[in-house]
Amino acid sequence: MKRLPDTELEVMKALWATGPDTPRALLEDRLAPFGWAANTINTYLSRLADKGFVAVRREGKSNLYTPLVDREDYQSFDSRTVLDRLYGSPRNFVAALAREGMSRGELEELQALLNQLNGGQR
Amino acid sequence: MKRLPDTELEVMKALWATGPDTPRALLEDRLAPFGWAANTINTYLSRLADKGFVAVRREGKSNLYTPLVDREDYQSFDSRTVLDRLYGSPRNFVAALAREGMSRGELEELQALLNQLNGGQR
DNA sequence: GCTCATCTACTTCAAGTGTAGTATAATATT
DNA sequence: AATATTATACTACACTTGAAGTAGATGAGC
Repeated sequence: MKRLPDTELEVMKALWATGPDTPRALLEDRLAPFGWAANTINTYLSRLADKGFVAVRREGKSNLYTPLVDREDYQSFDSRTVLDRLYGSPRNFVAALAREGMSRGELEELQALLNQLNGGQR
Repeated sequence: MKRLPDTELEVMKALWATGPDTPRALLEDRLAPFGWAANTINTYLSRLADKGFVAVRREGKSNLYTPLVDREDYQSFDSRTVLDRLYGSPRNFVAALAREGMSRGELEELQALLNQLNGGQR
């Protein structure tokens, strides 16, 4: 797997949220805040297709794009990449976050997850 | 602050490890494994200087580069960026890591950190 | 002081990214 | 059917990144 550039990742996030969808619907429903031209979305979708992240199918008048990589799988891959690039360990990553400031809610969520992960394994 | 590309980050990591240093020493001591030409390191250092990540000073025959951004500060910034880009919360990031597999040691380190963070705050 | 080895500053160049324009094909409208 | 709209495929173009080459300055050795 390969890390995606920011813009392509935004398009993937939109697709993960909606499921298979057309460029126009994506633009109007999820990507409007970026203010991109319609053609811009198309370019990103083509690049994602070239990279094997989405499949294209003709659906009547327009193209329908389907994600081929799960969000979870991409996140798992990406999270390890992040550690290798700069942090070395999950601990160091979370320590960096903590320095920047984690909200009480974030801390509790994380604590709960950790308890679950530890519980399940022992 | 701005995210650095991979190669420039590798040079920063070397500089963080050694402290102020010359291109040649960096190449020989820390960056040898990359197999870069001497000039390549120089290019990356110049770019880091342009971006304000390092300061340059003439030290006799060669340049001495000093990191201007701490490793900790960069990590804090970067870790938040990572969450915003794809995960939304620390919990989701760690969950992604867990799916990919965390070693027992990583889990324990993280658990210990979490206990400490929670303990200190209540 | 002249020559040789270094080093740096500047240039180069291909691939990747951000962003869209143009031309053309397909569809809908009158 | 002629025209207007829409979508797509292809092209464009500036900027960034990965990687290094060249030319000229600077210091080291004889």
